[in-house]
Amino acid sequence: MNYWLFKTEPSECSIDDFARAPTTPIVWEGVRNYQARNFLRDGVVVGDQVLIYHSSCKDIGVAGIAEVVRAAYADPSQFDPRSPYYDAKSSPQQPRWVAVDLRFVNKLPRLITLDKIKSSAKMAELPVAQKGSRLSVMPVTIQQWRDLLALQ
DNA sequence: GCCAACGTTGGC
DNA sequence: GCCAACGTTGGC
Repeated sequence: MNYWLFKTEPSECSIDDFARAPTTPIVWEGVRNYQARNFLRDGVVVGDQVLIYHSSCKDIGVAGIAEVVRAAYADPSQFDPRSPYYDAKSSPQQPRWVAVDLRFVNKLPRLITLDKIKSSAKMAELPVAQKGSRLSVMPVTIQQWRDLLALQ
């Protein structure tokens, strides 16, 4: 089993949206960065645990936990011309982007703020703690996972 | 809203 | 293959 951190803008989809419909699979689509895509495609497997991180918003930080219920498959939004994630250069024969499905596990009682993450020396290697990092899907070691949740 | 940092594109 | 220009991300 692996551990990950996925970024999301809560104005688009937040931990509260997931909590509201806890049995509905969460389609994690729209990843349009090659490094993040490669993690999704080559690393993410069913059963993996995922930290849900809120970015580009007022309250930035880790908001909850989800679990992978479906490994990588062709992201349907890349073929939909009306989608903001549409990619004209992708084809069903040779899909460029992948999606995975998650299920809601829990919402943390309190957000683990980016401030707190940055102030922990143990989190220095976590891309999210580093200035300028734009990686939206990143691996987390078991130790980082434990240390991070211990920051609550 | 600003802007630094980053990833991608395209001309050469 | 280089790199300038550009668009985007994301914290502040």
